[in-house]
Amino acid sequence: MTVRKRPVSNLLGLAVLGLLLEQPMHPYEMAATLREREKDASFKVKTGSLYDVVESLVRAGWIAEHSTERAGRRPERTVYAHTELGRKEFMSWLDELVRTPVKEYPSFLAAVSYLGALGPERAVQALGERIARLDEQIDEARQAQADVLSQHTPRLFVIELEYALTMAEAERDWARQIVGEIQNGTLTWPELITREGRQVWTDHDETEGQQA
Amino acid sequence: MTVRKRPVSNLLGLAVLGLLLEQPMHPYEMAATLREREKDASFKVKTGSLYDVVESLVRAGWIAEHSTERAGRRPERTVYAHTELGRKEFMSWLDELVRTPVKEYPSFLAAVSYLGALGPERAVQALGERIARLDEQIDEARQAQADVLSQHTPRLFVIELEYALTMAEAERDWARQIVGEIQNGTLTWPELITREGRQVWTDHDETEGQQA
DNA sequence: ACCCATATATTCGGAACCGACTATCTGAGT
DNA sequence: ACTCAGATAGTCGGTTCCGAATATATGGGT
Repeated sequence: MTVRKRPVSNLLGLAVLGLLLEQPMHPYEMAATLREREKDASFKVKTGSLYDVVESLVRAGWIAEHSTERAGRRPERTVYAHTELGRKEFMSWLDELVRTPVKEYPSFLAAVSYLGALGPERAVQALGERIARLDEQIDEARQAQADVLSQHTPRLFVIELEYALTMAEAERDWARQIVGEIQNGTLTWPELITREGRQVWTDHDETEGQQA
Repeated sequence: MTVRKRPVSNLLGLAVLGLLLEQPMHPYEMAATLREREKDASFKVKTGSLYDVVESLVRAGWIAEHSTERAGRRPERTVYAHTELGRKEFMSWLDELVRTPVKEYPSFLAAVSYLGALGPERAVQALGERIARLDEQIDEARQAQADVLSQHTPRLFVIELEYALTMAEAERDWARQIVGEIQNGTLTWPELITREGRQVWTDHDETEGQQA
């Protein structure tokens, strides 16, 4: 069973398919609808990409041109609809995305990988600011969530907001913990010494070890 | 104070700078070193991108050609070193990455945004499998971490593994909670009805509301 | 009447990204 | 001696991605 690569990798394609499953639409309306529903927090909605993605979905036969209309002398609009294949592929794509964890490379992971280079004081400073900003964003997100729910939107339709909140809180809590550990000396900076023209780090309880 | 856009957006550039701060290197050695140190879990190390990134760092004046050597008849190697500007920019880039949360678009967030489309049974199935896979990956990561630490590597140098572990656990726990809520009826699927040719969802305690 | 900010709707060129390829060298195993 | 997998080192071309530009319509304010 070769897992034939998906013809569209951009996740925006999933959103497009999801929308067309409800009703035919032209690209601009897709973008507008995604923004209305706050799905632009989950999908990177860039007009440039949107038209490219729609084109490749057409090439793949997952969606098809439904009609073209023109209102006044504005640019012509092409309305698309999903195909039967598209409906099936949407389900299987979605299923796979939920089932299979994918290795991703968030920028904070990269940054933390070099946290040592900042030195303890500057690391505490920077992490402190991140924590403050995350706190703000968490408050705002909670507010936005409450607003949506108060308008009778079923919780299931905004469940991703709960996920995003949970993850933001986890990150904030981790950062707080690290700040604590730096301050109380649980997480220490190895002494930097230079030997033979290259940098080598010593651990205080180290006798002869060294890292490449 | 205009925040002049950084000339290199690829985070691999941060890793390159970090390595060159230690000693001059040629690109292939950078990739090898990053893999040895398990930093390829934090940075997407693709040879193609690596050479592009190095080139743009040179254009930006953050690194510079140091020398070129040739061993036998193998392709010539170009060794690079950081510049003084590069050292400063590395620090400020790193500082900013730690300080400032960036909106990112992980694929699971996208998937969860359409969780409703799977229906309750299939959602539980798929989430269940994700949980199992995350459990495996968490075990492996913990093992890898223990291995590195047992070799006298200072904890600070692999602190990103702790971050990654924390986040993976948070995701797994959230998924577990959602599975629980679906199963005990706390998280429900609104009934789907069709009106006027488009799909409309009704909430069971809803009297006249409807969602666009 | 007129202005212009915002909404409507899409196109395009250049940058970024990366899979696949080239080519040589080394060393373990037979 | 010979082979072949894996390491060494880098190039190249085709997508993919997206910022910026284009062009028209609408509506609120003076």
